[in-house]
Amino acid sequence: MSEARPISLRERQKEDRRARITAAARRLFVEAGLEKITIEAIAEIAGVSSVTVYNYYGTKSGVLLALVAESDRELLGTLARDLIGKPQEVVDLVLRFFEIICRHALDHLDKAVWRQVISASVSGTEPRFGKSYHELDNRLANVLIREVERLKAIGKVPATSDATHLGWALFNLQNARFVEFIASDDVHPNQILRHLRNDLEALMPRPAPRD
Amino acid sequence: MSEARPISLRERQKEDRRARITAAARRLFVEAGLEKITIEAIAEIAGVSSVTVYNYYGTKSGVLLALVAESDRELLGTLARDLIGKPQEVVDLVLRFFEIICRHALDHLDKAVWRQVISASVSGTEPRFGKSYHELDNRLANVLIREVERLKAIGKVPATSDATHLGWALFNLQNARFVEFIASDDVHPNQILRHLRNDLEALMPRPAPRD
DNA sequence: CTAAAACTTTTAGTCTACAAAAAATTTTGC
DNA sequence: GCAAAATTTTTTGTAGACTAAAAGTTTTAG
Repeated sequence: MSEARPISLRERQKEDRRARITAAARRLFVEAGLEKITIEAIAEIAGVSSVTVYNYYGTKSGVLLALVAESDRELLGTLARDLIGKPQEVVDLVLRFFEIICRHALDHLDKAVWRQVISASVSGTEPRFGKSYHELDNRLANVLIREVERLKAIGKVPATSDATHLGWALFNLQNARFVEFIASDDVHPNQILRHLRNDLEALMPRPAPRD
Repeated sequence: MSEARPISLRERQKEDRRARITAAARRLFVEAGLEKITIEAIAEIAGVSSVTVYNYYGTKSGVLLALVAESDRELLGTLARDLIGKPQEVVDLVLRFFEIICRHALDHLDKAVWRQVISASVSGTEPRFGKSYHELDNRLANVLIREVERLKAIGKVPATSDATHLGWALFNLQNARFVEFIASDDVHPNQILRHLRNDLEALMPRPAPRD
């Protein structure tokens, strides 16, 4: 077969093991929730020793972080495809942004698992975790900020508002609602979407439209 | 001595132990951070057995929750004293609210400990924790909402904005910044206060004042 | 083909949260 | 005072995260 690549067998095996570990972890986490799952169990399903899992990911949270990072790349792609350039109003922009993120989150992991993600991102126990998660937040916020800039250019945002500041404020706002969404299994996406719409309309009362 | 109270000796002893446990926990948590401290250590300093700590508070997070609940009551009092009725502008209201909360937080616990609090409140591992913390949030948000209502009554809030929705949005906004404040030991209160001011001014550009 | 390098696995062990039950102590109602 | 009730402590034990080091295996360079 055509393998004249500079990728050694060793590297490929490592990739393979990594993939097997994250796949096993995703499956088990979603099936039973992070705390119910032991590293041993992940290792067994992945077909490696538990020590290998530790060598690769350091801690259980480390494995979780890898899952989040994976789903991340995809989310940015989805946003580029389904959001960028489309909305023509600020409220609409934030609502769509939020909707895409919620849908994406549930597609990839469980609410119970996301709770652990958010929890770990702020706990400070795993400094690497917090840092990585924060970087994701930055990338997401930047998507929103650039869209706000676009809307400002076409006059949909008051000239007196700084686009970056507004972008961050809107990001934080929707993020608060995202956490609320994740926090309870009983909250329905539409319900929370309404909350967010209420937030936005209370903060930015739309000027009376003229026919 | 004048003790014709219905309070039995037993109850008082229990109160005493409780107080000793929370005091020991506060001291140790602030000294070394939640994860470094074992229940044994708390029990030893409090002069009880570790099993008693479990009987009283269930888990280590349970002890933490008790600390938060304590500081809570005080915070509501402080808000009533130093905030309610004072600010005459929305931006000012939120900024003061935020400042009081930040100061109060640092007066009582460490950033590292607050990280654990926030982390536990969302992790879902200790359902009681999440619920209690959420109730505090509600009480705090209500303070803000009532102040927004007051400002609306004197025309400082557009009549088209719903006071409850606006209050919640503002609360969520400042809470996001609070989490950011807590998340890193390097963030200075004034720095984060500036961020929050930027948020507010971008969202609610003040109408040109007339002389 | 072989020796060295690079990994992984095995093994053995530490630490801490948390549980359950037996034992000891203390308070209280009388 | 004393028996009963309540509660704490002691004891014993489990489980799982995480670590260090020895042993074994596989890849790779020459």
